Amino acid sequence: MTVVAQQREQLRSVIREAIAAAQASGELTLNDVPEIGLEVPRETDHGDFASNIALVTAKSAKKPPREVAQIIVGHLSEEGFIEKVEIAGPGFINFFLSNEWLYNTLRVIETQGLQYGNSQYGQGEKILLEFVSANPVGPMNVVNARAAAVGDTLARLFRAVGYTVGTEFYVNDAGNQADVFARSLEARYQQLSNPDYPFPDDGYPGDYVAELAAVLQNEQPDLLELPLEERLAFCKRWGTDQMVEMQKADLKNYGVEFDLWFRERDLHAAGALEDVIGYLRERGYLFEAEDALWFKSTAFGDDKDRVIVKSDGSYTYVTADIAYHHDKLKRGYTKLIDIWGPDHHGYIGRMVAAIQALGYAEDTLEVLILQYVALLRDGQQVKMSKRAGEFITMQDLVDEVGKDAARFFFLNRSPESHLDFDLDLAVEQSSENPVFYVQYAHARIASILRQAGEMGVSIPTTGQVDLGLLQHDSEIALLKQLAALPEEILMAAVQREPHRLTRYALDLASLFHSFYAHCHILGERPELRDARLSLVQGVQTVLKKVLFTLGVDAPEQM
RNA sequence: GCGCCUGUAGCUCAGGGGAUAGAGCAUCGGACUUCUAAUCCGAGUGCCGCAGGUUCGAUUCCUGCCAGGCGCGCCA
Repeated sequence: MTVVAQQREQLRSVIREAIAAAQASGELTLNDVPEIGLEVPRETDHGDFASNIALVTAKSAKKPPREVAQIIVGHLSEEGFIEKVEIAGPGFINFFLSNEWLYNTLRVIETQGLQYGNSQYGQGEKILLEFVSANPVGPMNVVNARAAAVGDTLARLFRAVGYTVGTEFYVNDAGNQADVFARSLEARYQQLSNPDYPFPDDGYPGDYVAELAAVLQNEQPDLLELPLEERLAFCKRWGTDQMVEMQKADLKNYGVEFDLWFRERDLHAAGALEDVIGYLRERGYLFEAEDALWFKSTAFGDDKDRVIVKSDGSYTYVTADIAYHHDKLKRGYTKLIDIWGPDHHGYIGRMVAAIQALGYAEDTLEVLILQYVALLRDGQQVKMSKRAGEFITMQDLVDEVGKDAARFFFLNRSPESHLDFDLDLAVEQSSENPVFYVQYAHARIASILRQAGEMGVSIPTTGQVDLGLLQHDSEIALLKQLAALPEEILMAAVQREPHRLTRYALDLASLFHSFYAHCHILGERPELRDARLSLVQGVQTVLKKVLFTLGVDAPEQM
């Protein structure tokens, strides 16, 4: 249990006893006592913890909230850890506690290190997180970059709260787009020896296809001797493999590594589509109409039924995707989370239907939809056009602003919000740039610890110092923020809201910079100096932990 | 037409059934013989899109409307 949770439980039982005593004395008559809410107020004036119990129970007590609060407070037992109790506003009971629990936070951080903030909340559940899954026919875009940042940090959050997590990138290397890509590549190859060779109307125009063709010619100079069909098959396999390797490298450079790159073609090769069709047929969810085979997804709330096998005998995209999700479930995952772009939201209904048709609960599949990203330069939206070749790829973005800024900016917004990405701000090396602001806090602490070493001051453990010397407002505020980390991590994971963490990091950095301006460390008398060194070390550990979870570097100096 | 997302300070965005709605930027004014001034301190700013409803209490929940973005294929 976390320090905050422990403190909350302790207070809760004191309140519960007070209510019981008040009831016994006849001053309070409640039909039932609800769960006692205790929040950590934003305003320090409102104490360490505040309860709205009097507001909630006022109705059943048939008394005004403030009067209920007065009665409860009157029956609170004397406790050493409670310094002051106030009734405020419409009837809140505010508790001011002694600082001991805050000092204890520092001891816990020291013991747990980078494990601090972790929990066992998700134990027993296996989550499969699928994200990015960009087609292996071209470079990744900025929405892919957003998905990569959000997915990767969610995976780190899930692991932190005890889930078993697998991350996967689904490679659509068997569909129409892969065929178009193969024809494009083949045409570029032909053009190397015959510049007039026609390029397909629907082909991919990017230069990368021609560059790839040159590599291919080097590796396979005799390719044109193969019959057309074999040649295209080779281009498809080899070309998509090349693209996957590029995507892998780009993502690694971005701090994202997947547990598994799942190939659609492997599903086809293993007969998984036929298998899942057979399975759905047995269960009575398929029917034939208009020369095609349909999945009766409307039986599970989808808008319309979906074609599974087209009239020409080929499969649709959804067929392979159903087989893929079936495969995930057969591998023992209890929860599937997919992160998709905004253009796929209409796809949710059919996939959720498919999951149910396969015999799983509706909420087994959860789909997170990201919204679009607009890039701003000089305050103007950067216009992108694939056709005109004006297109900023994920790699362009990372080259321009760096991995840390890119990830932090994407994670700094709630995932379902449209995002304006300010390219000028992202490269700015000042406090205006939030990622620098946070990293600087970490580097500043590293610098203090380095200088302490140079001065011959050894870094103390919490057991060697008098933490009670930490009394300054800025020190108390820092300690409270450190104590809040475990609940922040849990909430960010449970609500799938990684932006809570960037916010937390910014707040912590801000509190540290303020502390730094108000409190000196190395020049102080040894007792105070050591207590502050302990504090600063705790802050550094937590900053490192949060930055790691965001996938952002924690520099020792800047 | 139906569906999803968004609408909060000049700008970019948090928040969320309750206490005086927050942060950064921008604007203005201060602080460096002192551990990194890549920092800190102080000041002003709000029909929380509009209209109803539920509630002791709504910016938050519900309904309708308005505005912006996106989606509704035997494409992926």
